This record gives sequence, C-alpha cells and structure tokens, in this order.
Amino acid sequence: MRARTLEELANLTGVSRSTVSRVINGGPVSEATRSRVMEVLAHVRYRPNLAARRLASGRSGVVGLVMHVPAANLFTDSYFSLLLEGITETLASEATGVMLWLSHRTKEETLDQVLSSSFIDGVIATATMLDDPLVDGLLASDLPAVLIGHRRHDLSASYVDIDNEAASEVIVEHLLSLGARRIGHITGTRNTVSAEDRIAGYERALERAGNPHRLMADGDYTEEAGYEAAFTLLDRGVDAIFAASDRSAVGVYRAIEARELRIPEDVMVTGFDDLAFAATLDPPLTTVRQNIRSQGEAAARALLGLLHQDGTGPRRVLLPTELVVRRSTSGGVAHNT
Amino acid sequence: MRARTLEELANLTGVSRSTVSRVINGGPVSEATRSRVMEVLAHVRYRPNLAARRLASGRSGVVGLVMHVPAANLFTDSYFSLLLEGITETLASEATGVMLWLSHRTKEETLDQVLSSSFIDGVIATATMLDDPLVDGLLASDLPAVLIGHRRHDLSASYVDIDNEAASEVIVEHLLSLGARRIGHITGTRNTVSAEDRIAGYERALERAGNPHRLMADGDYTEEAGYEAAFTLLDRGVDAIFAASDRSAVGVYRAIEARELRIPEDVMVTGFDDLAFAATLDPPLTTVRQNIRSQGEAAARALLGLLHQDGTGPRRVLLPTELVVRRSTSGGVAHNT
DNA sequence: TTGTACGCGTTATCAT
DNA sequence: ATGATAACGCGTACAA
Repeated sequence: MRARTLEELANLTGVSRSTVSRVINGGPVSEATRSRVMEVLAHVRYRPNLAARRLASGRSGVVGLVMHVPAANLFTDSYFSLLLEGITETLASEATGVMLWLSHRTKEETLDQVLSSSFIDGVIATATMLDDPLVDGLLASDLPAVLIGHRRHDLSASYVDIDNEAASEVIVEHLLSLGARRIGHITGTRNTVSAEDRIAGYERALERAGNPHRLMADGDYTEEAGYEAAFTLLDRGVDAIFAASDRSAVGVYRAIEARELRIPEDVMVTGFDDLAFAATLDPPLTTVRQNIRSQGEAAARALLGLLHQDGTGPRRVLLPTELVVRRSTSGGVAHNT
Repeated sequence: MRARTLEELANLTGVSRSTVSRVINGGPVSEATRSRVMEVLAHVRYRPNLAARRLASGRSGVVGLVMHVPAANLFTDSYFSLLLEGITETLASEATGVMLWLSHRTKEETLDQVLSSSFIDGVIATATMLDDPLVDGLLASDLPAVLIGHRRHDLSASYVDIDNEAASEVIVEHLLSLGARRIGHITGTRNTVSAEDRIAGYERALERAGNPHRLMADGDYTEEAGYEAAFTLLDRGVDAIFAASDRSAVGVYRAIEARELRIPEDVMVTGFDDLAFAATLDPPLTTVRQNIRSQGEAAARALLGLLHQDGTGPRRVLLPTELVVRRSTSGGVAHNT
C-alpha cells in the first residue's frame, strides 16, 4: 500500500488534505486525528514531493554544495573529502539533503547551473581564490550562502575559515624564539586567500621582531614546488624554512637532503595543515593543525542557522588552529591561537 | 533588468505566457514573435524555475548520481573519480544537471533521500555488491535507472559494465599459453559482482584447458590483502598469480620479493585494471585495461537515451577490455576481448 | 499561430 | 480544530 500524494492520504484517512499536511509539518491538529493520520502514515510509504513543497513554501530542505574542483582532486586531495564529510554528516543529522556541484566546465556555467536549479534553500561554496566569479555570483544572488574560506574585503558574506595570518605569525615567532634569524617562506598558490594571509602573518611577525630579512619563494602547496623553492631559499642562506603546506614541506626535506644538510641542526623546517603523514616524517614535522572536518561541520551549521532564523546578519566563524611542535624545529610544547 | 517568471517575461514582450514558454522550449511559434521574444531574452537574465517545470511536466533536466562509497575509499580509489569525470562531462554536454549522493549513512537512508528528492528525472548508481538494498530499491522504484556494474540475475535492469568473466578467462589463457600450470588467483572483495565473475572466468579457463588446479586466496582488491594472500598461494606452490586488481598485484610483488623469488622467472604475475602505475612497476605489470572513464560516459548516454525515448527496453552496455602484456609475464603482444 | 484555462502537489490564508 | 481555496511557476490540451 502506498500513497503518492497528500490527496490520496486524505482519502485514506477521511480528513482533508490540509489536515494531513498539518500532521506532517507539525501544525495545530487535535490529538485524536493526529494519531489516526499517523497510524495510516506508518503503513503507507508516503514521500512528500519536494518540488511541490519548494514551489509552495519556498523551502525544500535541500542545500547546494559547490566545490569547483576537478573531479580528480575531489578524491585525491583529502581537503575536499574531509570538508565533504563534515558537511554531509552535519546536514544529514538535520535531515537536510545535499546537492553537490563539482567543476563541470567554466565557473560561469557552474554558477548558472546552481542558480537555475531552484530547488535549493541555500548554498555552501569553497572560496579559495581572492577573485572568483563563481563566488561573486553566489553572493550577488539572493540565495543564502556560506563560504569556506575568507573573503577579506567582503563584510556581508558568511564564512568559515581559520585565521591564517595569526597561525602564520605563531609559526614564525616559534622559529624566532628558537634562534632563527634568516627565516625563509615558501608561499602557497598566489592569489589564494590562504597563501596571501600566511604571507601577511609571516611579514607581520618579522616586522614586530624588528627582523629585516624577507626571504620568500613562490610555491603552490605542492611537494614539487616546495622542492624547487627550497633550493632558492637555501642559496640565499636561511636557517629556517616555513613552508605554506605540509606537502611542500616534504619537498623541502628532499632538497635539504640533497644538499646534505641536517634538520633541524642546519635548517629548521615547518609546514602547515598537520596532515597525517607530518608526524611520521623524519624528523617529525612541526606544523599548524587545522581541523578541516570541523570547518565543514561549522559551515553546515552556519548555513542551517542562516536558514532557520533569517533576519540576523552574516555568520562568521574563525576556527582555532594549534601549533604542533615536533623535532623538525627541536621543540616540545604546544601553543594555541 | 531581470525577469524571474514567464509572466514577467510575457509582460515585457507583449505576448502571452504560453508563447514565451513555447519559444523557450522550442514549440510552434511564428518566426516574427520568436525573434521578438529572443530579443528580450537576450537582455534579461531569465532562469526557468526547475521545481515548477518538474511539477508541471515531470521533467527537470537533472539526474541523480548515487555512489555509495565509504569515505575512506573515496581518497584511495581513482575508480570513482574517473567514473565521475565521464558521467559529468557527458551530462554537461547535454545541458543536464547532476545531483550527487555519496555515502552518508546507511544505504536505506540514501535510498530514501534519492527517492524523496522528486527533482530528478533518472538516476545512475554504482552497483558493486551482489546484493544491495540501495540498488534494489532504485530498481523497484519507477525512476529510470542505469547501473554501473552488472546485476547478473536481473534482466530488466539497464547497466554498463565490462565482461569480467571473459577478461579473466583471457588472462588465465595467456598464463597457460606461457606454460604456467599452477595458477593462483587472489580474489577481489567477495560478494561483489566483479570478484565473483573474475573467479568464474578463472575457473572456466582452467576447466576448458583440463587443468585441475584451483588455487584461490581471498582478497579485497587492496594491496595489503594481496600481500597476505600471496604468501598463502606461494606456500601452496604456484608458478603464476592472477591478482584481481593492480593494487593487490603490488602486494604480490612485495611478497615475492620477501621470499626472494623473481618475476616472471619464478612466478608470473598479472593484475587487473591497468591503473597508471602498472606500467612503471618493476617489472611492468601484465594486466587488463578497462576504461573507467568510458564506463561513466556510457552510463550517462544510456540514461539520456532512456529518458529521451522511453518505451524501449533496458539498455545493456558491455564495454571492451584489453589484455596488456608486459614483462611480469614476459610477453610482448596484446589481445582484445 | 496564439491565448485561455487547467493541473502538477504542496503550503498558507481564510472562513467555519 | 478543520476544510475550502488560493497561490507557487510552469507546461500543455484545447479553443480561437
């Protein structure tokens, strides 16, 4: 026995369509009729038509998730899968569906698809680049949106991020406290918010310490770029290298080994992320721990908050990071930001 | 200037709502009015409301994609990302949207979400297990569905797959032709269609050759299981090992090295999949090439076919595989199935 | 060729 | 507390 529509359900129970709708949505119904309808609902397999619900009420209980990455990266880069886990887990616990858009073709096309779909109540989008037409378009639309990643200039956007600049400062201060004086920085992908903010933190820490040496080489978060950039920095004479990601720190390790130098005796090294392998490198890598899964959870919760009680302003969440000191800088304690 | 509904568009152009709808959907309209409406359409940013369209016509232009994979496999397995690429690329080229469900919680919950969503015109689902309530539920629903993976017993389902049994036979025949007599097989995950079919092919080839030795050890497609199973087979005395996946073949390589045996002189080894690394192993691995991306493309095309011209029966696609002979079996030529 | 009118399944407003 | 009834935006018979 199955009922496809409220109308059928109404015939089955002997009450009107509206009453059945009230029972399902928790409206004011007498206890007697409520239990009678519930009785029938337990026996038939009724699934409300979300398209109709969306059309009538403007709500569907489904949110969009836009991660403009090639499908390959979704699976190889643990960043996206961890985000995905945190987001979907949190949304599922609130009985909220997820519609996922990956990079099909251009960002404009993706934007168009998302805005056209008309069944989502809100959207979560990854925002890594400083300028991103996809993100701009989402923010310009009237769709409630939460970004993962900061948009520094835009004060009206809701977002979840870590304080890259502060975390970066803590790293550099840690190196300074251990006696490093010529600290090199291998940047992340330029024009991403995270890379630029980490650079800013690096510079601010040095400035505050009155240290004149700005020793930077551009990277792109990959191991290979870290390897290349490390040689540049080593040639300029550094006693410490702060790599913008753990993966690029691995490249630094290889470069230092190639030069037959020792970590940390000749050159101290730090990463950023605290991915699983960081603790098992030789020597174990000092780095900044950011909990990516929590960022996904926080983004989901922020969007749910935005949807449930609209009228409040944008939601901004800065999640804490933690300096994890290991042997690559020969230390032992941990600091929080 | 923007128009949110057909009604607004109608006011803007001076024709009726239905005429605008006809222009958009390619109905019978005079060339004069068509161009007039198109003129306006070019200036305003109109996005049809898919929820309303779906409700009115039963079609939304969005299909669902269900890949119920544990999050862990998401990272390690390029299988899913390759499928995803093929599917989304093909659908995008037909202006069809994709709604993606990954493994959130139980299969029953996922099934419920998919069937409840009411937005999608059809669904593509990965079907690896012999018994899968999610797949059963999808097939039992009236939603047009295409499976990736075979359902041997179910003749009414549409699917895309490779002929695992035939490919497996070709591998074993190849080993036999090179003089192997005690051929071991490390299975894939039991109760998956692919694993059971590859076992069937292994057994059929041996039977046909009148070879009495059935030497099998259970694996689960992973390198680690391959490593363990290889020792079992080596202890039973084999001169060739057919691993059900390239990854498990890597485990076999390690086990053979641990026993200080040589490939292929002491033991020949084959894999299955022809992942990128297979050619760079030492020695390069003989294996079966299956084009996973094409499977995704074929599934998307099959579903589109199902949607556009309903009335025809189920679509069944068996994609070709190719035996790639490399030095792990000391050969040189290639065979097709 | 074009416009009118109805229906898709639901929620929300209004009487009762 | 309950039941008509009007939207929501669109597609599409049907009539003109």
